[in-house]
Amino acid sequence: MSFTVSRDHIKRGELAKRSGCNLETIRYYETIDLMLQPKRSNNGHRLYSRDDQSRLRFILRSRELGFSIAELRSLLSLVDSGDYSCAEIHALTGEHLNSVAAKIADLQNLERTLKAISAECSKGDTPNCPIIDALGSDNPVL
Amino acid sequence: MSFTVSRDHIKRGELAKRSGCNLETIRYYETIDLMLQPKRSNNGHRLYSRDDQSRLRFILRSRELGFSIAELRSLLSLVDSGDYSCAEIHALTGEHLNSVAAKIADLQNLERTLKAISAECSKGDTPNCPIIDALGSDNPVL
DNA sequence: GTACTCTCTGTAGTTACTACAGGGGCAAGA
DNA sequence: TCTTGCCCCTGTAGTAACTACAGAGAGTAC
Repeated sequence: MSFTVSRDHIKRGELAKRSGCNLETIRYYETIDLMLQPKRSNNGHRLYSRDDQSRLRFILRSRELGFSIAELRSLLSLVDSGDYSCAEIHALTGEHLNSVAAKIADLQNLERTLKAISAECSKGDTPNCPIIDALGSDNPVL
Repeated sequence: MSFTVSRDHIKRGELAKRSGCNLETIRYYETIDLMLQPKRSNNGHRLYSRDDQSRLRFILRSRELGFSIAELRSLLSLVDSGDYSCAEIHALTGEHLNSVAAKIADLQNLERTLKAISAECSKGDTPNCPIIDALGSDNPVL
């Protein structure tokens, strides 16, 4: 049919393939208004422009870096408004970095405790297990 | 009414208060068969024995240590069977430790990348932001 | 003509809870 | 005696971020 459309606009399956994003996830991002409503072909199929493709890339990359959908929404609304400063973006990123650091610290604590509990264990054949004892105890030290 | 019951058995609200567990969570653990069906009073109220209380403690402690419900189910079914060896428990704990270590490594990678992206930023007033550029780029290095 | 592939829509399932609506029962106070 | 308040009961829905499936339509290949 129209060649300009087929050159610049791709359908959902193609976008999924190119971006590595799950097919359904693209539609999901649309329903929660992260992705904008794309053009439609005569038969109702979504047609994604190059801008749409960039936007999805931005979303996927941000998700990879652990930004939540809510954080991403803030990021995108700043970018969409066109009225943002580098300092604002830097601040959002900084907040996210703090939460990542906090998660790491939590998990490291957890790892230490698990190792300590595990080290108590003789790994023997007896049903008497210090790990089970530790899990059942009130004592939060072990 | 009966004094022995009220001495050894407590109701859900009291169990929640003592254990620090959310009231509804206790019922949830029952519906997914982590907690056993407790006795009931004449008017249908749940009555938790000391064993029930220990079991909840075990569950909560395991969750605190990051065991998933599925992992916890394995742990509990071993303990419930009465037929487990210390080595089996140790193995389950070891698997869990590995997954925790993997999560930490993932987050540390993520932290490194975020820091690198963030460091590029001048934090200025200009709308030209290297963080946004990095998020929109195909390049997985930054 | 029909088999295949792609797309569409709405809806349900995942994890581990948390919260709410609507109802019952029991005890204390007016 | 009534009512107020509290605890408990049940079933169901909402959370985050997807993922999957059912059922239907449309276009192409053989």
